[in-house]
Amino acid sequence: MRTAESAVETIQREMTVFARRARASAGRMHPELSLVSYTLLGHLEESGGCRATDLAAHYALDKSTVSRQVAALERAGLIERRPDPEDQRVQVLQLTEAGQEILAQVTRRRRAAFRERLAEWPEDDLVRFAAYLERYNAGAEGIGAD
Amino acid sequence: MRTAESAVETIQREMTVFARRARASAGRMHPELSLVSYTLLGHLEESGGCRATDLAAHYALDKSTVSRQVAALERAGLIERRPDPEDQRVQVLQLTEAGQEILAQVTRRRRAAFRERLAEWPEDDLVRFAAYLERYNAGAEGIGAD
DNA sequence: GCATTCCGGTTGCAGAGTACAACTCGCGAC
DNA sequence: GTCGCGAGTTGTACTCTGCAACCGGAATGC
Repeated sequence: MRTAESAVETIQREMTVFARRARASAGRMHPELSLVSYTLLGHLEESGGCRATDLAAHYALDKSTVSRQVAALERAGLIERRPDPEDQRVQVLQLTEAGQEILAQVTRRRRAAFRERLAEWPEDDLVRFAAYLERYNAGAEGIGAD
Repeated sequence: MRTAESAVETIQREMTVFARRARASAGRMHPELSLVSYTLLGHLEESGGCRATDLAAHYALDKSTVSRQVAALERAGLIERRPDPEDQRVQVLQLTEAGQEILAQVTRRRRAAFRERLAEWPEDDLVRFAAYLERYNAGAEGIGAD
């Protein structure tokens, strides 16, 4: 299985390169929203509001980290915390209008960048690549990426 | 081009998921070698020795960052710098014995994790997936990952 | 041959992201 | 009520990172 071996090597290496680059360049492309903030906002939108603890669990982050991120996002007016009537310890986090707007805007820009980068690719390859990535990430659920 | 459109969407989303996860779990899997160090060592092995500037270019890092990482790796005895006889400004970086060993060891562990994750994949798919990733990252050379 | 500019690398500085530990406050079980 | 647990905050420390200023060698101009 020589070929499969080296393909696994390559996948591993290239995924890592990508991850490193993503981190390095995230701040440059959307100065107003780091990769972390972006994904947190994204999760809030997707979930329609959740607790800080949920975010921490979902992204395998320490709760203190989330706490600070959330504080920053609130300071920036992108999210708001509202007390949970059922449990006074809990803060339900939700996107503000501004948060939704910024998120949509960054999403648009990211999408444009991706599309441009993939412009030359034949459709068949795009479809297959997308399928591979989905499959890969589905297998990685909760394991961590490297 | 409906299909290509949505494939691009998927690629974007899945790559982001991956990047986020990589970040979250980076430090946890190989305590003795950070993700950064690991990738730098990997590149040194693969290239058979190169300059700090090459590393910076390949990973879209600032040269100062690489400089510090390299210093740390040298302090740890994992790499050595030797002057380039052709150009006295240049330091050719190379793995030491110890560096090769550590790298091999970490690679084994990572590979086991990856292989497990990719175990069900037919060889053809592995090879194609690897090729797509390489192609994607090649196109991103210096642009940034998102 | 000298000056200017370019390039590889280092260092000082600042900022983001992160974890861990210690803490507060509210909830629930006993 | 008391005790333990869970949500969240804060203090501290560390790593990774970029930018800017710098040094010294190389290349190019004249």
